[in-house]
Amino acid sequence: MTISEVSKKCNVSADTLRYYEKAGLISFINRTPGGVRNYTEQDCKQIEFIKCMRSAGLSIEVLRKYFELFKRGKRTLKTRRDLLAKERESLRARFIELQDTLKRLDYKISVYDKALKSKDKELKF
Amino acid sequence: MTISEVSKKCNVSADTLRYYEKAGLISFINRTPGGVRNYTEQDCKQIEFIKCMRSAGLSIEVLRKYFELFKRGKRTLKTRRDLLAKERESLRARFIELQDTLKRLDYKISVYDKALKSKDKELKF
DNA sequence: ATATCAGTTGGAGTTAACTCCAAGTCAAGC
DNA sequence: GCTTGACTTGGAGTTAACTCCAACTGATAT
Repeated sequence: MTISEVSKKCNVSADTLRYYEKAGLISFINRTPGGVRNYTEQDCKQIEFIKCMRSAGLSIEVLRKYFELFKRGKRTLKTRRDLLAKERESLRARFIELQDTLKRLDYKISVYDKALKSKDKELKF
Repeated sequence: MTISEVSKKCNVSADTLRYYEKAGLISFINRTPGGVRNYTEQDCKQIEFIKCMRSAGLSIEVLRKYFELFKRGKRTLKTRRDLLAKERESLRARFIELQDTLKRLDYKISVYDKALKSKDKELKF
């Protein structure tokens, strides 16, 4: 697959794909004799993984470290596991926080709805 | 309250408080005759609200618009309600997404745990 | 009166994560 | 052989949200 095909398929811009490669999130992408990137299905799966983790808030730096450990082979299995577990914990925290904020927003909107029914009300903020 | 007191109380740096003011997220902070900001309890509540919304991912720009509508008075009640409702929807979407990512991480970590038990296993990424 | 300290301002600097650009290369179609 | 279009690179530019800084001021303690 060319970079533009992967870009469409994964919904990630070609620039971002090249950026991820430079940043160490993807390595060893095959090239055609002419030097053009030739992505495999496996590469796509990895890109989807990166995309998913990025959208959840994992930083480029954390992902870079993860894939760097990968390159060092099997003996880093435990370290990688622990890295993921640590990220999971902070995601969990953000999840709870988001849940609370959603509740707060729900409440605030209900207050607005009340104010809108009974004319002449205003809120503090 | 002085800016440093509010900073401690709300766990927001003084620079950030001044930045929020410049950005239009807080207005009409009282000043002492000498020109020093003097925050009220009400100001703190608003700052807590901003902090909460910011940490959930609402942009400065959205909050700026919200408080700008506020300054225009009661007739913007409906607009403000709708603005909040719209933000709520995108938070909900991010919430679901985060939930899925958490599941995916849980699964991946379980795969790691299996690989760690049975020696000699390696993953694709 | 002077030193200290917390506060003030406008504006510059930082960081993460892209995003864009110019100049060049390569393969395919005419 | 030439044009076209997709690809390549290194590096510059952008954006959001702070964060820091220098130069100044006003209140308080000695």
